[in-house]
Amino acid sequence: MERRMEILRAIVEDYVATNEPVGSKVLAARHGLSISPATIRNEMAALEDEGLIIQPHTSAGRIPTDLGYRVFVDRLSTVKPLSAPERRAIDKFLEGAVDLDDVVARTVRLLAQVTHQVAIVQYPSLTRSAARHIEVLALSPNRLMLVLIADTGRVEQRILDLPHAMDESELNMVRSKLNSRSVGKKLAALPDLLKDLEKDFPDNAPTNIRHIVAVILEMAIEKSEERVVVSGTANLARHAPDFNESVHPVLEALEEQVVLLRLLGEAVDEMKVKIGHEQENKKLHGTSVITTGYGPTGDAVATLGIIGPTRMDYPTSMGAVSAVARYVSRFLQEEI
Amino acid sequence: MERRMEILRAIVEDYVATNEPVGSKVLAARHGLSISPATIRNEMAALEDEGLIIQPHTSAGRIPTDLGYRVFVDRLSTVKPLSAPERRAIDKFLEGAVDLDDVVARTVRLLAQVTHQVAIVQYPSLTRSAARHIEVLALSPNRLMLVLIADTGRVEQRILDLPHAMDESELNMVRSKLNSRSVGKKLAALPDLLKDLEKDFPDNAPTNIRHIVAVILEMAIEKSEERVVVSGTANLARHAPDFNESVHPVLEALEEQVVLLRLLGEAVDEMKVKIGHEQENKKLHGTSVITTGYGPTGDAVATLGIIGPTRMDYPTSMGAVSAVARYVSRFLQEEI
DNA sequence: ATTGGCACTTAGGTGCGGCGAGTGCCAAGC
DNA sequence: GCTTGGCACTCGCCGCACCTAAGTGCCAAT
Repeated sequence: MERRMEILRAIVEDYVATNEPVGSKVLAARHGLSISPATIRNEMAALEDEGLIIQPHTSAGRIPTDLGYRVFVDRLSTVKPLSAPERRAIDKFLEGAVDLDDVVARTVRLLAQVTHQVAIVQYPSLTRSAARHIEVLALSPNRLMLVLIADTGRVEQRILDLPHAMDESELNMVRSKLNSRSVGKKLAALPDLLKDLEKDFPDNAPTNIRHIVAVILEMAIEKSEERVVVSGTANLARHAPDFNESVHPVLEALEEQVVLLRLLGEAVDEMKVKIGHEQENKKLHGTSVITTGYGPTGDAVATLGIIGPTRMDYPTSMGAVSAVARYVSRFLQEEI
Repeated sequence: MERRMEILRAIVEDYVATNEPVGSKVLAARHGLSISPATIRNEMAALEDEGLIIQPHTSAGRIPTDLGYRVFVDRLSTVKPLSAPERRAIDKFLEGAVDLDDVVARTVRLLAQVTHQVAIVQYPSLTRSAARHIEVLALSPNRLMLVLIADTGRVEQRILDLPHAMDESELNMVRSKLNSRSVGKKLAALPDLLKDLEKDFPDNAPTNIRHIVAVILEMAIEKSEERVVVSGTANLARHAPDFNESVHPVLEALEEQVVLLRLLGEAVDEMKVKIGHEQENKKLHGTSVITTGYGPTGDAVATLGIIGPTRMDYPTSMGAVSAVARYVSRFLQEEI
């Protein structure tokens, strides 16, 4: 039984390396297995019965099925660590980043470059962040600009037309009350924290205040778009001879924010691997996704990952995803 | 001579519609040209001598060369206007946008959808904008956050560690002086406007002030990245049977910010068309680019456009690009 | 100048045979 | 009882020959 798993591992590794169905003969030769091709054939037949490998046509070798990759991945005890040059490259890539946009943009390009796959990085989620500051600016007496700054460095802004004009002193009061109630608190708690803010104000102001609070809640919760960036789509091409069937649907899927967000899922710390048909989205049945959470504080405020062909080098890719997540988390903690 | 140009036009239109080399027979039949195939053959031979069309192999019809497309485009007097449903779709697409990020994101998706090509939209350039507000926030006594808001709605922020601690009153003074000098002025003028700001302060502050000014200038000028977003890469696939040669290099090129910015060029009002080999970038020799400027004030603060195969429907695409630029300009003017 | 006719070129499809890779099964061996 | 060598069998793939369809260039006639 253990030997059979060794053979599965060998098949996966060989197939990933060569992109050709692997037969019993080369398997016996290339790997140090001290058994004959005939024995391997018997084991292969068993593996095929179990649904772990399949032969594309009668006169070809075997390739792993999605289930085969799954078993392979589950049996991995360690992911492959990055090489020293790779680690240096990561440092160098991130070190000049000036703000959150920059960090995210660099991270996604970095991840694509290191893994040679398509990289996906989600911005730190607003609802999981805390408020750092809320700024209220008068563009004109009836027009405000609201700026919400989260502790992850993320900044949201909105323009707002007021029903009544507002003078400078009112504005200052609103600003200071907003901040004293919110700063340091989770954005998810804002609805409660700001619920009865208008009570702090004299009778003539509440309409304006209600408008302002509504817009802030909109920014923080309702319309807080979960932003996602993608890079390295060119890598889809690299290993795809058959184009229109395999690459086009994936490109299509990657265009849709909704799909991407579902792909990344809820931000959790552990690394997750979804292989081929394990994914709901039919367009992605030929691909696998590796994701993990990241965040400055240690617990995940967002997710990043890669998507590539099911035939990918899982140990190396998983190592890279995990390493990049660690690096960017640390960087966010120190710098932003 | 005029007839010859008519034939060129017919060849381009037919080839764009069918994606097949067009021969003299179908040309005589399909278009209302009241001349025989033989005559058309003579004219075609002339067009080939002029380098406007070419035959892929001896027994095939003719297809336009880059130069042929160029002549075709230059002879266009009018671009094709959008259909009523298309115009309604644009309105609907843009109307819910809440901030600049949102407008840009929606615009690029809109443009990709309308043209069925790859869309590229540049964020309003900072150096062409004016300052709307500069905010200075204390994160701790030694750590500031600077926020620069441009009149195009664009927001840049930076974290800054101060050499000396700074108290609330100093902070307020810095903020008000920064704003009184900058607001409403072009960001490009900031270096002059803020040059001797430290003179307004008592002797003990200048180091801090110099740091702050330096970071603001960095945001506004030096490191003001020109941001670009891309959408619709899946459309590259749609019409490409030969994949690895034609699509991969384009995807690669689209990954590089530098390439994209060069593609869009300086923001100018007129529409520009670059066809195939007219582009410097070798990876894009199989594609054409249509760009035009846009901006809330009427003069262009940024560029948007599309990139697609040289074999594209130029009149329709040019109409769409121009229309979307007009719509988004108007939207920016009204809303943000 | 235009046109019909005709010989010429070539891409692409089809049918055929041989080759090679790999398998499953069976009988012999440790 | 597991392992192994041998062998017949199955297909996919490649190269070849052949044919057809499409389109051209050129020439002579109008």
